[in-house]
Amino acid sequence: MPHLALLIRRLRSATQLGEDDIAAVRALPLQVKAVEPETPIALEGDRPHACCIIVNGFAYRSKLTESGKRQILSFHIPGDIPDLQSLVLKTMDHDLVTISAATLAFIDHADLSRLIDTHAAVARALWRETMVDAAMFRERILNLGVRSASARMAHLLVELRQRLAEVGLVEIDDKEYRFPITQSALADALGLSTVHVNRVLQEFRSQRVLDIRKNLVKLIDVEKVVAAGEFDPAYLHLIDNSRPG
Amino acid sequence: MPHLALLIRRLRSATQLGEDDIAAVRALPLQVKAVEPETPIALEGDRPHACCIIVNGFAYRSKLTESGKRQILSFHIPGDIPDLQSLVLKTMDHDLVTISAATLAFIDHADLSRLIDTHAAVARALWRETMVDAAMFRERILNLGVRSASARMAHLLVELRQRLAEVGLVEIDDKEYRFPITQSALADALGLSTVHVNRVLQEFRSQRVLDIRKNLVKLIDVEKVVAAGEFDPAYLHLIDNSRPG
DNA sequence: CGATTAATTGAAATGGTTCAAGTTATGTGG
DNA sequence: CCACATAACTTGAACCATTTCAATTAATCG
Repeated sequence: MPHLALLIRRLRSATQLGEDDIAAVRALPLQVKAVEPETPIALEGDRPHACCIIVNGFAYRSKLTESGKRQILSFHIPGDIPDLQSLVLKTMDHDLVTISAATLAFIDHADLSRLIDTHAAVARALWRETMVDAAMFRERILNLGVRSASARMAHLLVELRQRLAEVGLVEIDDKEYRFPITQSALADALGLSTVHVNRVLQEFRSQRVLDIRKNLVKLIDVEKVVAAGEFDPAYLHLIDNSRPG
Repeated sequence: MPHLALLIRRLRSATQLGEDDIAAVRALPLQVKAVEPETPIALEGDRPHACCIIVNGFAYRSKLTESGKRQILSFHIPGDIPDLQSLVLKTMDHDLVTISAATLAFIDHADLSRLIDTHAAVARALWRETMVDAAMFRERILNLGVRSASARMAHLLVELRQRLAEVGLVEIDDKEYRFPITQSALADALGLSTVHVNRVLQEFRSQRVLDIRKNLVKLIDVEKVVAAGEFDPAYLHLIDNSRPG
């Protein structure tokens, strides 16, 4: 599979791209790299000269507090460009790190800039990506601000399944998916302690709602998980632009 | 003062805009409207046909939970385009409401689209706005996920002062600023109960760190507030692009 | 001036944390 | 492939930051 296949698929599903746009994206010079788990792609304060597309594997964005606590801001899956912002904002305001072993494709800022300047539709599509990114952050704020520990966990796990489905990495009504997350990472993403994550998880397990075992997330009773997380995919804006403005 | 003065000031401070770009922005047809406090500008599910620039007054973005709880996602000040996303994502995934009486300038999506298509630098500047927006959401996630009630409050209040200073609405080292926020709104923004906001506020007051009274936010001891909120303005990317990429 | 909204208070309850230990996996070098 | 080291997960008990409930007081406004 070509390295940019998932990205292109996502961009096309959301915006109208002409054949020349697609061709220009495909023609981007890539530097492909295989990396270990827990490899920092870019760290807070860095000024990267390239953006990274996740071809294979997973990554997370995180921020550290002065007192050393880590907040995981988002998880990223194949097809994502998690550091697109470095093209425009120059300095990283958070860390980007792989979770699993991963294949990354780097596009030089210069090349990406040129593409954007010459292909307005691509620029628009990438702007849209940034906006969906922001929308997911907003939902995460809602999660942390008003929802209980169990609701947060359920929400996050359904969102991940939804996003994996979007790029075709799970069937849309598959109940389980592979995702290499530890309870401690989950805790840092949900703003909870590992101990509590463990207990919430046990409760879900015993109620036969969901389970996480060895990198395998099982939504045993999808309806219950969706309900527990109050999950409504509207904020992912999956089909938005298919309707006229 | 022209309606777009603050917006243009912000865009220029961050990106290189040519005279023709500025002129094109200034030439945008505006529909200016004065509105009451608590006026919904756009609600979740709406498909607006215009974007709104805050000329005067304040607004907030919020999201409701199924169980009726409100999370305030962000506050907005003059010069902001808080619903820029409606141009690209079409459907609102949250509410946008004025706090105070406000003056709003609406730009039709069609006009804005045309501007973007013809002026790449403006497109880039607006993309940048979206990215800073996302960066502020990330910081809010950090706030809600790892910081204590008092740290959250301090952080939010310093951020607001910083942003007001950025558009020249307060002097950079002014200790106080007008902002019409109730304790209950503050609670919804910070993911706390009103009762607790009240108590945290009293503690700050008695320690002579900060105070909020009648729409006037006083950072009595700015250093202490900054320290309490672990505030580092890097995420606002104020001067980022002045350095070479 | 009465009515509504915002701020304040106290007491009891709780969701989640912390600490400290133990157990189960996972991976690695010999 | 076993033995050991390390990371991940699990458990119990005490604690505490924050919530909830239910009033009361203070502002604001027509």
